[in-house]
Amino acid sequence: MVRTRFAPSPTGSLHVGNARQAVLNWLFTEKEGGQFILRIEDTDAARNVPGSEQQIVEDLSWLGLDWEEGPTAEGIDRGAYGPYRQTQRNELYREYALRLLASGKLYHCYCTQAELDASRDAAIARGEPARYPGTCRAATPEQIGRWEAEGRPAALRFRMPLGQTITVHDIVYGDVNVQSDGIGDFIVLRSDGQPTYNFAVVVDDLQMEITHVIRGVGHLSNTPRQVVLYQAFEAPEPTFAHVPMVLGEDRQKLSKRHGAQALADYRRQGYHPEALVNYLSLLGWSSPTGEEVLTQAQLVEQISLDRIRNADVVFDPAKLAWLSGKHIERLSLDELLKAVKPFVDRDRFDLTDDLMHVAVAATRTHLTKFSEINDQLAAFFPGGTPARTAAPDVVRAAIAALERIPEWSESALAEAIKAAGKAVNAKGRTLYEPLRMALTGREHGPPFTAVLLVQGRQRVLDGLRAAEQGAQ
RNA sequence: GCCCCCAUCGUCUAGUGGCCUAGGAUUCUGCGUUCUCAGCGCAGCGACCGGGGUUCGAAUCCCCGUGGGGGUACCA
Repeated sequence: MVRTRFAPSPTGSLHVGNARQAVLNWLFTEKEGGQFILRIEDTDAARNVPGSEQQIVEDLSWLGLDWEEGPTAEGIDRGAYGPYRQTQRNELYREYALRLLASGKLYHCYCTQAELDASRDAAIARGEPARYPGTCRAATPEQIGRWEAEGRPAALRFRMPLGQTITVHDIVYGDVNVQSDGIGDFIVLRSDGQPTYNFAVVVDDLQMEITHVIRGVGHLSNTPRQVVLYQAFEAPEPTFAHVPMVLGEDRQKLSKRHGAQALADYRRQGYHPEALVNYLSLLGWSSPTGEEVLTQAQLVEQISLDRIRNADVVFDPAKLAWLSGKHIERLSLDELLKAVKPFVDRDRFDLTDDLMHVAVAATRTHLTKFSEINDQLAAFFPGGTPARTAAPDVVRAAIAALERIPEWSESALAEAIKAAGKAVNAKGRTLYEPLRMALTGREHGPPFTAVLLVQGRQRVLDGLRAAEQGAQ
């Protein structure tokens, strides 16, 4: 059984880089028929932002990613491997650490921060790797006794095997080899009893029986430490797949100045969530068929970890917008209306459902995100230049034709306008432009009959008459 | 400092020694279709980081540079 996890820190809304990892994890798990787990890595109290967990849950739900185990929307854990917040798992870390201590894989370290800093600086000055010199590893019982007597707090350090080549087998990056001597003994449990990240993840992934670890490359450099911990526990390593970093347009790490990076921003702007999933999956991965517009179901079917590239990628908002438009286009009219509804500015556009239907149908290929509906609706109504026309004869003919129109329907309107044009020898541009101008004050807009339909008889005739008079 | 990773059009990518005078997508430009806009169709601009090897042959393999990134914490 494939078991994967997404383990964000609760520092606010998911950003697109994180979200991509969630997407890849979910897609892969779904394909394998496995179980996806949500775990909150909240051990850094200083960075935790209140309400983040709720936010993350909402973000994932919006994307349509669900999880078998982990905190739910109600904040309650679901699953048999909990708790799913690291701060609630301290007992477990302690227990696992004790196991390693007992087998001699760990030792107490009494070094102070100042001593650590000094030896580190000295090592760099000598051109050597900046690793722990092993002071306490080699300490005699007498020294240890002295430190204990001084009341120095002790951390637990991992006894790194010497002279070994540690290999991380990674699906995306291949085998990465590192010399154990370059790493040195690292802390596993701090002197205050808190676990360090590298220890906590291993314990968590082990205890939760995670089979595939899919996460950002940022973690690749630390993975050798984790590999060695798995070996110390005499447990099989999970399969690793590190995914390249997502950068801003300037090739710098995504940050505030890159505009929207929070997933919540895209939701608020009304991007199609499936487009986000689609775009995020395309960042570093490509379908074997070469297709790019893919539904969630198609992605699940086609995803494969070994087609993920290992070079960093730049997030391109333009392509996301294009994809969002593509996904919006494939929505049925009813679905689109429903999706667009919350974004409509009711104060400006108080349309009946029927008229909204007409308006949305006429502008669906214009939408790249749902919030743009208001710009589209605006083109149906007066605005811009004041009503007055340069072609009074056309306007007059239109008035005459529309006054006599049997019913205010699309086909009748189309016919009436054409007939009016014929009467004054106008068609195409010379016919529609003056009329559109008179009614909306714009050169461009939706199909003209849709404008007439949406504005309604009264408003159209009033508008045309005003334009005719303005011209005189 | 030391260790690790990366490098094809602006961007996302195809490409695993000959199929590559490097293909697709996006952006941009032009043309066509349409009352206009959007869309759609067609066309165009646009790339193998540099230098050495290996080979009959290299975007593809090796080495060295260069540039970028990550790690090196009692951060995650």
